Amino acid sequence: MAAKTTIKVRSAASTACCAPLGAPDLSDADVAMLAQGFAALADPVRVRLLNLVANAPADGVCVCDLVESVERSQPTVSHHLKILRDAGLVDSERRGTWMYYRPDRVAIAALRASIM
Amino acid sequence: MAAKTTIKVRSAASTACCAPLGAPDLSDADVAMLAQGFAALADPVRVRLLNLVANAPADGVCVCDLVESVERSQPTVSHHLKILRDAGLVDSERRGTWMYYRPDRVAIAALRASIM
DNA sequence: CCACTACATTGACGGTCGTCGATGCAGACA
DNA sequence: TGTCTGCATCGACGACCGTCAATGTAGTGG
Repeated sequence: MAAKTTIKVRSAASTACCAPLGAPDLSDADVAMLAQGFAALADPVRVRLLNLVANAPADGVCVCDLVESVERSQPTVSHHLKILRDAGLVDSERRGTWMYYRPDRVAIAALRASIM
Repeated sequence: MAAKTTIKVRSAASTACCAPLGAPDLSDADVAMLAQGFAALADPVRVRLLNLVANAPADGVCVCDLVESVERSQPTVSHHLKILRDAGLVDSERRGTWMYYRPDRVAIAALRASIM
């Protein structure tokens, strides 16, 4: 069965374009999780928010200060903070009347490490 | 000027919620550029594509192989590749009939470094 | 109990995104 | 020149996203 079997993969012109691209080293779940993490940073307001939270004093930042800094309405800032929190990039803690946000440096480092 | 100046920022209840959040260390242009970079990775298909391109042989991957791997139509894959290319994360080069895509490892490293 | 503050949630609106079929275009080969 | 292949672009459609006003909720203090 040597010659003339003419398997003819990729039916194409001179030769194949390249090797068949070995197995994917990331599962679909991994890819989806990474995409969600990056999507959390795909908006200028959220990049700014994470930067402010990451550079804040260790006890956290309250929402009112963030609202002033990013110049968006308070509901909009709350919405963006929720997205960052759902992505695991920040933590929130209630102290009295105020909510304090702090970076989750482990999750942030994990996202950074995922960019191969 | 020591005691009793009672600046009373933030008119509020017991004390102020926190310090006034020093100057932003990222310009608006920086923030916008980072958001665009992350937006390029905010879709599972593009995360998969970049992963495939990054783990490919040094001479690049052709689009036809990528189409098979991500199970999307060829126009859709071209669309996503254009976004990755516009973000500077991949380079493309024509060789004969085929277009070969390769990772831009410098830009990828820069994006990774921006995650503080 | 009531008024006030800080923040979250809801609902709606306009804009952007992901997707695909149809089409265009360039290179390879006869 | 004509035809075929690989890839990009166009046009359209449904879904999602960012934004804000209005409203809800929890904590504080009188």
